[in-house]
Amino acid sequence: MPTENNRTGERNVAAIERAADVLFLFANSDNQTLGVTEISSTLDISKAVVHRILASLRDRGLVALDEESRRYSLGPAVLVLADAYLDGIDQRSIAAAAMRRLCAATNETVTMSVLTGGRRVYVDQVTPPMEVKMTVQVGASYPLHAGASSKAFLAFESPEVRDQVLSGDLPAVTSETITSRSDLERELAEVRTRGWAVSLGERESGAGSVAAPVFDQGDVPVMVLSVCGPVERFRDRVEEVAGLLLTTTEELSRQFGHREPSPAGH
Amino acid sequence: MPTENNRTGERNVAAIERAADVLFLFANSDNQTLGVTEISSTLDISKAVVHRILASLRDRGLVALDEESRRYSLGPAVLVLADAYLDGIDQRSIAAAAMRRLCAATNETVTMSVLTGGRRVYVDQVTPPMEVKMTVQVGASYPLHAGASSKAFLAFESPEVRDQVLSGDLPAVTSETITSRSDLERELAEVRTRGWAVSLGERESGAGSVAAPVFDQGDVPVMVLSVCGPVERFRDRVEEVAGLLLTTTEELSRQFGHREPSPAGH
DNA sequence: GGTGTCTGTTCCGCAGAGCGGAACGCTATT
DNA sequence: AATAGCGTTCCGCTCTGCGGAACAGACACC
Repeated sequence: MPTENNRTGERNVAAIERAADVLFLFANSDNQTLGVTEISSTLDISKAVVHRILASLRDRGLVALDEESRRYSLGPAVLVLADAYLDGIDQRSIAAAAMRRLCAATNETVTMSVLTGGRRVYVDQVTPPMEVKMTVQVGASYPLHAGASSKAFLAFESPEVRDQVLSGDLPAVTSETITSRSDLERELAEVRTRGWAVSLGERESGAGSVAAPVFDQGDVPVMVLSVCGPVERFRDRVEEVAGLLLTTTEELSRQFGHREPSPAGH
Repeated sequence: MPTENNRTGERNVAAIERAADVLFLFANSDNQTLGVTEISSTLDISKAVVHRILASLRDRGLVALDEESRRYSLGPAVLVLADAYLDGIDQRSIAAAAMRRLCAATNETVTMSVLTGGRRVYVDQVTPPMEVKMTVQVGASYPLHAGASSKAFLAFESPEVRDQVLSGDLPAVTSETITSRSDLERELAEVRTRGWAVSLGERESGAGSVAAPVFDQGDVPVMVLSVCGPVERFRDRVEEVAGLLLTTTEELSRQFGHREPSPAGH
């Protein structure tokens, strides 16, 4: 019996999940191009199968083959999907106005993140008209233990997800990253009671950020908003920014059908 | 014997191509969310299979399920792929400086497009610091018969690809779109001899554009650059802009290893 | 509150798609 | 020449995953 490779317990199609894994290998790998053998050994799939997967993905434009070097890379079709995805997030359009207001009020960059595959992905941002400001990369993904947005997610995630992250590696992304499980647990408890998370350089040196979740009917966050910028502009106004942020996220949560205005009480 | 569904003649994995088709259905469909039955009937795949495909894609975050409505949409993981893809186009970084220079010289938006799945996709753009300027959406895809960039591709594509597009539908995207096969053929011949294409509102009303291909060692374009902006700013300076554009694309072609400086002579 | 008609989901047995070890051409390197 | 690496192809056996049909909810309609 082969080891289970799918996360849900559903009756899935192994070939598709393998193909997806190949695609993500391109995204996660340091190299931009990969060879058949490289993929085969990394994912522990036979070379013949990798080759057939790549042929199929190539057929649909999801990967491209450099005929010269016989090496594979992601194909332009992934852009088409991403474009359609961004069009489809109604959260984005609903929150856009609120994000702009929050940006104007704080004079700092406001970002929106969602969760996928155990990581956090930037989905949108609004930047202030300032010379020095923070800009994130939409589509970039980060682990769940470092940075304000990540901590805001983790604090309000289900205990199972939280345990899984906490029991895994907590690599230091910067010198400020919390790498001890117990320290992070204490921090997350604090985030839960006060409703927002703060990071001063935990994910990116020199970057400060305050983040809070937005809920729908359920009790897990659908997205996290953050206000972020150069760390020196944040030190003295964390509380102030957090207040403005919470006003925004609570209003949005209400719009998405959430009940209790503040997730503080037990 | 079932009808062949893959474009290349390779030994492919049907399940993966079906899964890709499902993903693209989300991108091509007008609705942002799709149901199992809808997908099943559109792609002519049994409901059970569609359901399993969606489960697998969902498992990898490529599609998301709204538990409430039981409808599916694209998932955030596609963003991760797109981000990695954009990182990986070395054409992009190589051409970035040249595009910025061209933008400064013309004071108009400069775009980069590549070809995928019989359509053209915007991959990058540089915009001038002007109040009124054109902005395209990176990731948006367009048919190959309308607009300067599309014509620039089509003119220099292989006769097979060209024939396929020309023998298909040529829908009017705007009132200026060339919809007659013979007119378009004549236009493409002209583009081939002079080396660049022009459009005044053929793809988007009010938008003017001049476009030219960049080649590598081969004889099919690897990408097309365009200079585009409000049509009234273009009417009187098409030739001037085309000259600046060609200088840029020919330089880039040389950088990518192309031989003959001008693809005009036979 | 039946009754009909949509959904999405699950079941299960049979069949053929696709897995994978091995063989095959390549191109470099020595 | 020989070796070692690559990507690609071959082919027989196996077990994945196809699909018709049954099932379970959600609505709508008298």
